[in-house]
Amino acid sequence: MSKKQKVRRPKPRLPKGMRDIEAGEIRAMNAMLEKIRGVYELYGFEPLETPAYEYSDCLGKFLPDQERPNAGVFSFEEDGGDWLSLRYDLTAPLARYVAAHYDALPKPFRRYATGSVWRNEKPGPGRFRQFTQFDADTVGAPTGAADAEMCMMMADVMEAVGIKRGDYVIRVNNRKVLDGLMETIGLDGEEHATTRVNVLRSLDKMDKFPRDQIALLLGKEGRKDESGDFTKGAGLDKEQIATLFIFLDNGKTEKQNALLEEGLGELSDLQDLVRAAGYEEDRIRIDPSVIRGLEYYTGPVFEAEVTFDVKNDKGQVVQFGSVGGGGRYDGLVARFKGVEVPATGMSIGVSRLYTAMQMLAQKDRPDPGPVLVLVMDRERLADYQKMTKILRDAGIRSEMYVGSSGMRAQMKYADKRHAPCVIIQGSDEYEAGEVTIKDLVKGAELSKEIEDNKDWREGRPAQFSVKSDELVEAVRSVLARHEG
RNA sequence: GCCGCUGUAGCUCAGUUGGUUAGAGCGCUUGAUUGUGGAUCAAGAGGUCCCCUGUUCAAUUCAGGGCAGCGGUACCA
Repeated sequence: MSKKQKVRRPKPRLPKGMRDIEAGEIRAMNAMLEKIRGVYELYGFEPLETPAYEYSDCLGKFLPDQERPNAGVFSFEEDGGDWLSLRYDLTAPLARYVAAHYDALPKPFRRYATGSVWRNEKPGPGRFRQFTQFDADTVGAPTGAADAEMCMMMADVMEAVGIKRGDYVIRVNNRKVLDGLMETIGLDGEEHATTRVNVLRSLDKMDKFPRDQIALLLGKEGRKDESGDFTKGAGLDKEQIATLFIFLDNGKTEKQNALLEEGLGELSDLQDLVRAAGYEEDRIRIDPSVIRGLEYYTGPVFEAEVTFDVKNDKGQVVQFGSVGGGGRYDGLVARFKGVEVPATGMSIGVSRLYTAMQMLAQKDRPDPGPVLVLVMDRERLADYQKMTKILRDAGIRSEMYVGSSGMRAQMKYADKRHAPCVIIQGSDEYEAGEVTIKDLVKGAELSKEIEDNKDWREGRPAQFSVKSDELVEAVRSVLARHEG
């Protein structure tokens, strides 16, 4: 075949920000999801599923806009002209659901939900365009008890998935505290709205950059990053910056402010509640530097963070940051109903939590694959199929080789599948009414000592033969060897 | 979005001072070693040298412009 006649083949590439997830991770992830679900159920939350996409106007303000049509969300237009968007979180669909069924729902309404969400933004290290969230929310509960419960449940989730006490912390703040604090340095009123946002954004980076860099962002100079890109400063003077830092360090300020007092009062009440339930400062901690999303939180906000050292590929210790968070959002359902419906909730970034767990657990050996029945004699496929069926009936995960290659390739296949053992019945065994079971795990250990190929192959290590009707028993004994 | 770096085989990368059949290691497929995972040996598959335009007799190589990937930064419901 000449090169000119070659067809142009598609490249097997993944869309930007997407990834394939393989067997080991899926199993571990499912196990983790079950544990989280268990905690939510224990607290009395009910499952709810909503679709992957919604009408764009129902999801909120992140619509395809004129300047950047695809910023933020993935959207497409229906034949009728309606715009649809893939959900970017699980809270917006909840708000739609609650508004639609408001009269019929018990109030407070408590639900949990999990699934993929999509965000059309630049992927980064450990950040993808499709990822899984696992949320729980309480709608119609204005009390601090609902917020306190969220914090406690978040702590319980961390421990349920195997992160030990002391390896995580739930940090809690209140948006009113931050807003009040800003009033004390003269940033109240509409005319300072932009500055307020910029200040919050700068403070949100406290765990990312050192203090002097934050000061640059807050002040008039601005900050230049490693690549030479420049971020404008928020424009505060030295005194204002000092006041902020003092408060963040000590939780105190000399200046009086009604909103600040209210926020601090709510935090104090929340602390009393969780302490009464036995959650001490090693688990749930008041921290005035917690910021979270700027748009919709109206009261308490909290963040779950892992506190153990996490190392990157190069072995450097990196800030892993938050694996979940939440807060009170009293305005979200109001978009549909016109009246404020108080709500509070939490969201767990499942992939990030999983990654954190992996870091903690180190890598263990791959999950064992199925037992493989080799096809030695093509004429006797039916016999091999029958053996496989017998193993399956006995509850042993197994498969017959369905490829077309020889024994060597079948062994390689078994190896790649992490098969614990293979079943061999060639003509010798068949005539003797026997089957041979080869223990691949043991064989792999022995193979480290191979010196001569001939001896190795003739010696046929780590295998034994039994009568055909003892197959199941023999396989079980091999599997039992390698359990745990 | 902004800044920087990088684009040659599935992966990691050589190489071509511009010239005819573009290479290695690893991986993959098939086979040999009487029916056995490692090792060895043999054969094989796999490339628009990121794309476009320009310069040139000739561009994977030089120039300009794109695009993509990675990293930083911004945004983050």
